Amino acid sequence: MEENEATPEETGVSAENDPSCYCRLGGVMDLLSRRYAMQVVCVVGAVGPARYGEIESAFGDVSSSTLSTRLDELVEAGLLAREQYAEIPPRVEYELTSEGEELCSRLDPLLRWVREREGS
Amino acid sequence: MEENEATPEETGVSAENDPSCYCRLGGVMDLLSRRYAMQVVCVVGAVGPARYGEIESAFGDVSSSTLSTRLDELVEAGLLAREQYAEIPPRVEYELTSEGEELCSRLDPLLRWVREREGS
DNA sequence: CGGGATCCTAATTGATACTG
DNA sequence: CAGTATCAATTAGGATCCCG
Repeated sequence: MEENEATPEETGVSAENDPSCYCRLGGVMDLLSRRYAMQVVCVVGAVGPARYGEIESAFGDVSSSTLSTRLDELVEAGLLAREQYAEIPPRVEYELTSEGEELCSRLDPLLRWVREREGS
Repeated sequence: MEENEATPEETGVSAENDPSCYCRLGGVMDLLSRRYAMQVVCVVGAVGPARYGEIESAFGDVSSSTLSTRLDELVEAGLLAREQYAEIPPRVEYELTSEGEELCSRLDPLLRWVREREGS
């Protein structure tokens, strides 16, 4: 009880006295910590319904196996929706689910900041 | 010209026609994609000047080598500042640099959303 | 207390080739 | 086009020990 326990209302947005709430984050953080994952979400968010080839070419260099894995994971996590059209040639489109959009709206400021900071 | 090419001003914040700007992001994204990296930034942001032990205990399970590596990387990237006091016992404090605070302000909504989504 | 050094294993990524 | 399968290599993460 010797701590400075200001009420949550007083500490405001940037300081809670339970920092561990940021740490024990499981599945989604692990997913987002994989290569290209955050970028894929934002690219699909920016393009709208995006075909595999579009996504691939947005990243100059990514192996198809890696990108394919990432897309599968995001679909399975309920963040992307995959629609396959029975056409010749085959067409597949990915788009954000509503949860994916929620995520994207939080990722977007981050990626933009990173981009400006890196200069490219 | 058959595309619906609204002007960038009209498409607004969520859709640019250059999605590749999200993809070719280098160093910092690689750093943030490592385990606990984003969480560390937010924990330090939440705690303020944070000692190694505080950070460590916020994550129930993390090996000291991993956390130590992550802290070093964040310091080297200019996102955290490390201050070492020549006392006995030794004391070290980490805090966000101004760039780190910028980052934290963008990470915070993300982590909070993840936390609510996961339920814990 | 706050790590660094070392070693080792698990996990992730990429290259390549091939398919519906 | 939109991937999958397989394999190899890298890398990251964790355990352990120890030091200032």
